[in-house]
Amino acid sequence: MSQTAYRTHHATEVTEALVGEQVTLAGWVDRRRDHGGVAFVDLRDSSGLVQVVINDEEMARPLRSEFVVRVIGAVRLRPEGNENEHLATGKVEVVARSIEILAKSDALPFQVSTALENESENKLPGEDVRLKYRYLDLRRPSMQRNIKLRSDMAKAARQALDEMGFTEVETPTMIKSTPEGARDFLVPARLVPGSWYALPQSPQLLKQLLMVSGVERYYQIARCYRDEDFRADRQPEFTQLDMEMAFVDQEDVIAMAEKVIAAIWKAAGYEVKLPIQRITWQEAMDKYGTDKPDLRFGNELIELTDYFKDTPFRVFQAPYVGAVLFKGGAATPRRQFDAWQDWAKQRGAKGLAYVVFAEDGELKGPVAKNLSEAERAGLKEAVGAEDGDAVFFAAGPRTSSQNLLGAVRVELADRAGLLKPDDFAFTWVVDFPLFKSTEDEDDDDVAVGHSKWTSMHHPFTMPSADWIDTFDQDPEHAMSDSYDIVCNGEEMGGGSVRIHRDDIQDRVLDVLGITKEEADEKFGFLLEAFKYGAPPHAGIALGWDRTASILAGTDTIRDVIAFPKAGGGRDPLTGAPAPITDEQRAETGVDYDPDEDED
RNA sequence: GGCCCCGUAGCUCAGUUGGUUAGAGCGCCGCCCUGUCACGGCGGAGGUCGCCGGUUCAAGUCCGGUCGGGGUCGCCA
Repeated sequence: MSQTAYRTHHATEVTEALVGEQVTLAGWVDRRRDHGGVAFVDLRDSSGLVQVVINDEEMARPLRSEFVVRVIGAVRLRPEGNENEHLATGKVEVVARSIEILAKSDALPFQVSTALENESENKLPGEDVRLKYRYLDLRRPSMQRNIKLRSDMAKAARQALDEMGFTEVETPTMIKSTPEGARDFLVPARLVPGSWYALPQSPQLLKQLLMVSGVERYYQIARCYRDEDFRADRQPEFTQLDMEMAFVDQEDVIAMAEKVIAAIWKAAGYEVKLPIQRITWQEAMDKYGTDKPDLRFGNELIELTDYFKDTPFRVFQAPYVGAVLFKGGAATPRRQFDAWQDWAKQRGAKGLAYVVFAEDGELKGPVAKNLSEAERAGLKEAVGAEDGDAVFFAAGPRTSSQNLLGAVRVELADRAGLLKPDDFAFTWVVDFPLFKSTEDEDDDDVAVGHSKWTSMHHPFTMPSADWIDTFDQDPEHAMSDSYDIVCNGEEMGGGSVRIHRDDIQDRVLDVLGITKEEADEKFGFLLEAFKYGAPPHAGIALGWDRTASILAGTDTIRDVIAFPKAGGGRDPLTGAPAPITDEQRAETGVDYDPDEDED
């Protein structure tokens, strides 16, 4: 299978079974160790490494790192005592009879060698250098593994979906702007000057059309685009495993998605216990301060709003007071607690109150003296602390305070080394609100429509059965049939039951303050399709890059993308985005002004 | 747009209260070396200390500005 015009075997196919035989290998010089008289070359190809022995000094001398070579030689066992147990092919070696240099390499901008990869003291170059020379960065085994993992994931998902009767359908990436909240990337339409295509933020509307089409079970590994500001875990273009089913409810989709997830994890050698546990959105917020809780550890938030309802401490006279236990935190130096203040401020909080339960049983810390006698006396029990612990508090608006405590909880666990990347804690988050208010706590928000309500998920999300008749009378409390799949504190994906009845869709749009005209203008084609027999349908999408990143245990999604963008959407490798010529600009029609035309 | 951090050799970084000719490891080049596997030894090249201005007898170091990079919040499934 490995045999091509250039080789008979891959490096790691050189095993003891081949001893005595001649092989031809092709690959890169990973490292050369020249002893003058005898020299060793680690030959690397996509399979791994094998050692080549060169007894001819003239043959060895010209070889340099990352030269591409073809080696013809005989396989033999290494002399006794010279085996390398760290190498899969460490018991054998290839004695070179001839070495042909197929391509030379300039001195490298950074070292690629496999041998250096596991050495912690050898730090990787910065992102920009890695991305500029991505083709070199990708030669490193860890990156090769990530790329291969991604391929294996796709294969496993496709197989699982195929077995469940899904059809893979490609949808266009030049479409009409979709109403999903984020900014669109736009493409000028040369043939219709002044008009633009949008790149899809997701295939959402198109897959719903496929349900109307009778495809019934659709999936796609879909490229999506969002023109928003950068983060380590965000790319302007990214991939989703997008799935949609007709004649199903939430339970059907969850059961299906669990099979897909289990298949993906199995491809990497992990077993996912099904069914995956569930938590309601409200419970997630109350216990973990986030809608994407990390359940690899406990240490839930403790609500103390009632406990402090008569407090003399002004800071705690707030709509919400909560706490997170800092086990063994009493020994933390004052300077460290000050650093926590800065940490909290950097997250936009005013500060982070704390109290220390000293080993001698005394209550210490700047906040302690502000509390009443009774509050001090019962606090240890109220937060479940012991002497030697500390506790962090947040007080203020409910959501932002819980968010802060949730972040504290994760930060504490991280510093305690509790966040192991190969320990996977999945959970479904269910029972999301249908709407969220744009006026809560933050008045900067601008609603998409002309009301204070905006969709928690998107405007096509079905209200839950209990709320079908009443959601528009009480938008604040209305619930939806939507669900997120969360792993290790990261949102892997999410979905919902969609609205397939135009009367319900009209009422939802009404709550959002989107007029009939606006709706028709933006996605009238979908609303029209729903008039011709739309089946009940529901779906889910997995963030494919993030899923790969979680499974591979990488720090950023960039490490599981072959050619990711750097900050600001730049591509240091190709130089995109780049200016265009005047001719190109004229052709695109971007400067077309309809008013001017009428003169 | 706000806040925080960082710009010194090809790469990763050190550089003390401002003080002689700016350093280390790896890489690179040359020579030596017959069993290494991050081989070893000797020698060498390589720097606009991001940029501009200021303070000073003297600036990589202090001050002001600016550009670039990273993170985060806003934003964003």
